[in-house]
Amino acid sequence: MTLRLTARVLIDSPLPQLDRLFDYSIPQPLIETAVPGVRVKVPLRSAGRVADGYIVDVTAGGDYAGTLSELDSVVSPISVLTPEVWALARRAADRAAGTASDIVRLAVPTRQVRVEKAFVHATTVSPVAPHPIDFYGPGVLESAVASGRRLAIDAVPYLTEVATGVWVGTWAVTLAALAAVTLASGRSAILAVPDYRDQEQLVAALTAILAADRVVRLDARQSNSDRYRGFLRALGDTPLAIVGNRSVVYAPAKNLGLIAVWDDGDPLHSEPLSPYVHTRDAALIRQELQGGALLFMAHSRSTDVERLVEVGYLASVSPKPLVLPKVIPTAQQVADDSVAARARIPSTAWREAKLALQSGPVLVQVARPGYAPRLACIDCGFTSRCIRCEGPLHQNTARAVPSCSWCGALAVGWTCSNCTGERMRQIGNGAARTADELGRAFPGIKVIVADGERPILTVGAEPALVIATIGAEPIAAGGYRAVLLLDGERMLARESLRVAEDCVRWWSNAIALAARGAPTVLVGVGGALASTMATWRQSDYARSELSDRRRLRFPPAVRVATLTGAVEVVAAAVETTKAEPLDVLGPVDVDASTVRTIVRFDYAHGAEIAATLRAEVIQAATNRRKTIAIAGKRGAARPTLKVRFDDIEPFRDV
DNA sequence: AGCACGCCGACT
DNA sequence: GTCGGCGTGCTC
Repeated sequence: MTLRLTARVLIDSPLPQLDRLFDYSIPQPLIETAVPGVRVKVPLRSAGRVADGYIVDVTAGGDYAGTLSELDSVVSPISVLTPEVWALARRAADRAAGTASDIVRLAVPTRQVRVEKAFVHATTVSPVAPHPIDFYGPGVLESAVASGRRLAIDAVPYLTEVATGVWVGTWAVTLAALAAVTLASGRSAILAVPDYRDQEQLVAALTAILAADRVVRLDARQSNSDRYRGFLRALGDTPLAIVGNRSVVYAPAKNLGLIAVWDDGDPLHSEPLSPYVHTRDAALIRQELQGGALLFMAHSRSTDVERLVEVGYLASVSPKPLVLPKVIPTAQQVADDSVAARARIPSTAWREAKLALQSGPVLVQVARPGYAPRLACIDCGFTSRCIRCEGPLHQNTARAVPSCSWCGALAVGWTCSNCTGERMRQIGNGAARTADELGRAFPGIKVIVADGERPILTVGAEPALVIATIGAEPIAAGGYRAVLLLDGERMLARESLRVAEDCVRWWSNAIALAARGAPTVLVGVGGALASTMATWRQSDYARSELSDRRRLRFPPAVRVATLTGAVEVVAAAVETTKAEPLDVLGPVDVDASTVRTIVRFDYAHGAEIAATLRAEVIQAATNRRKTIAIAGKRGAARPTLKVRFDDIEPFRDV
């Protein structure tokens, strides 16, 4: 018997030059267990050196001319890398000029032997009753999911109380009901949300509709064992609703009927690890490969989704009839009441808040946490900076010693770097200062502060002033009786390509926490943004924003790739890439030995440019010769070329 | 990344 | 005559 089977193995390594399949012969004792998807250990380059990897295919022949090494061992009999996820990882990595194993590392949690041994797949599962979906016309979303359509859905902007008595955004109920429809048809649903607050709402909505054995969480915050247990459940045959943050798009669902992404404009959907694949892009690829329905749902439309709508890839769906929150834009005006004036609240907002506080909680959204986000010298007015690192100073509470926003050092013995002043003045209002001032303006009312450091998920229905920073707004039982968006002007003053888009998203998400019919006062914002909010037409705004970006050739109207590395490595990569039509921006210096160049091109050329750049990355990683000459005698630095696609960070200052 | 292969200076 | 230095290249 000389029937030798060959295992094609993906090596678990971030090295671009190892990002291809290696063939190994399967020794007789491993014939049974060496199947596609299992983790294996393989010899690499020399005996004794073993690498981890995954079998992605088992074939009779093989195209490798040399003699094959044998698999060292099969780590676990479970096929953790499914064919669907492997295909997705390959495609996503190729599109981003990255390595597939970097994606697989996000997709497959580390093995937990104890969890694996203790794990048994459920033999019986709870039935799923489809849940009716309101607001979008009878059967509209249900049939879209059943027929595997791709949609951009405007969410319903208020809260709903689910059967368990928990208040959640209506969006969560809609998504949960769509998951139930999918599960009832015998397929799984993947639901990706940006943060844990969203995840809590969605899980609450899901568990109110589905039995607990039909819902799985899969996210980075879980302990390794919890994550691996959830992963093994997702790997089973039972149709499940799989909920998590960005990496959940890589969950091992075999029979996938739905991928839904909530609030794709939230930057938390952008993967910070190489190859930096956005949830939205991973979802798009996966749906293309594996079928099923694809939904992007949000209160405000991202320019990225708007582009997909305009090219006809996604169909736009809104609630029917339209649900319009009551939004009142007001210019920044001095209030007639002096206490309110000190609390920098316009009279309209003051009146609405006062009235609303008679019946329930009022949300006040502010831009910055802490007390004073900035300090300045009393004598010369210069911004106060850290005496150690020149970082800006801020103050967390009214009486706190100012500290550095960069290095954290307390500003003890501070003197002004411009004059010789020794005293500082507080500039601007953080959440804590706003809370102080509003507390004085509304005596007797309970004041609650919610920010990144003191997260509060929910508040009750009783009157209270809830001061929250962006994205940290608690959910109020029954919804807020009024919402004040205080720092609009300051939020818009940030320098970023997406400021306006972000502001619309921040405001929309806060407005959606109001009770039905409760007023929102948007302070200090006028023009197109104010009317967008007042008319609740975020998709119109996204359309005009996208058309501006198209005119300027900014993302997402075009794609960009950021190339970072040594001057000549970057220059060589740009030169090769010029075979495709593109504009070159830069290079600019990042530090003494590193430059950054941005290339800008149309979507149609993305695949070729990614392939070219990937070859350049491998070239740079393999050619050690050049840089050692550059680095001199020490010769430690490697000539790496870093490539990142569709990063808008460099467009911050436009 | 690692690790072996390969072509030039000081050593029993 | 070799031992070993690190530059160079490859990994089934």
